[in-house]
Amino acid sequence: MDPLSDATTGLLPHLLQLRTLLNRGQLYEQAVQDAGVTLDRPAMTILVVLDAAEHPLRVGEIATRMHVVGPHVTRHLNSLEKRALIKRVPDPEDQRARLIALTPPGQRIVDRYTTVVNGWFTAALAQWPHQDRTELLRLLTRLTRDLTTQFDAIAAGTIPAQGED
Amino acid sequence: MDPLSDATTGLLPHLLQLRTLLNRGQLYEQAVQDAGVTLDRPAMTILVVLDAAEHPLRVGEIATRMHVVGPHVTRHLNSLEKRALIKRVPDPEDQRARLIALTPPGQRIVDRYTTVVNGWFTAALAQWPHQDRTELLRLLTRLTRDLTTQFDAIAAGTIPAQGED
DNA sequence: TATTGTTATACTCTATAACTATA
DNA sequence: TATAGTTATAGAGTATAACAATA
Repeated sequence: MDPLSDATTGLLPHLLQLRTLLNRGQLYEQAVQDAGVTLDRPAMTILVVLDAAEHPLRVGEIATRMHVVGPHVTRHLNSLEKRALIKRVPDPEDQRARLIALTPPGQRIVDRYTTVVNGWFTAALAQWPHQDRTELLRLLTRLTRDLTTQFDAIAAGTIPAQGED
Repeated sequence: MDPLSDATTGLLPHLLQLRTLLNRGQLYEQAVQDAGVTLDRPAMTILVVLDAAEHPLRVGEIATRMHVVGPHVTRHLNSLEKRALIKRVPDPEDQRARLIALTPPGQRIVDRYTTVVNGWFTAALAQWPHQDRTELLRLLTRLTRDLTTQFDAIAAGTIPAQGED
């Protein structure tokens, strides 16, 4: 096995485990309970995306960042809006579009949730050397970016099937 | 913000993005198409887990490693067995248990799938310095392990709610 | 009596198709 | 005619509850 594929070959099982780990409903339930909020997971993910962006986003942009499809976002925005956790404001640059903004109550809920989850992460990584934590964030940031680029290209059909012809 | 939580605070959005990225059905469909196989995602995940273990596993152990619940595994084992991709052999140490083993056709299907996906990873990481790839695998391995430990403890109620009382 | 696994059922999450309104 | 978003519907994925068999 050549050195280039050597390190990446071991990646798949770990990424799959990470995926299923983060997908555990039980874990999310614990998080929202600790945070003292009531909200389903996709809705909370929308709030986290808005919070991370630090400015209002279009519906389509939220969908893109979540790697899901438009209608899925719309559905959850409806219930989020009913609870006044987000608001839809017209995009001044395009009357078809809406900008989705966190309301103060929405911001509070995200803050409480991320505080709990970040606390878990901090605890899990408490024994790590400082440099490893920094390195992890750097590499994970780049991994996410590069995989997104790669997968977008694959999904768009830009990249022909690997090893086929 | 203290330096300990500094690096971990940025983790959540990236891990969420990684989760949704790996959850994209479209991506999986492309992978199985490139690999020339027909199998749904949870079933393939079972095969990957068996392949990574390199020896037969009990049903419960597969469920644990997938972070899912027993009946979910059973359901997919039934169809996998019908297609002769796995076989159930009695566990000599416990007559209640069954050991799940890959059959040669099952092994071939996993191999074709992992080859395709690993090819994607290799392509996505092609521009990385060798050392970064090695570091990523090391840190990701430890992250997965430590998060699993932490989350298992949380789910079991061993760890009281953070910041609550 | 506790544990391993299975069957049957219900719920959560996400996608596809059809439609409206603005560019 | 193409794009942003919404509504309605269908499907994939996972969990809970009830049960059977062995420890």
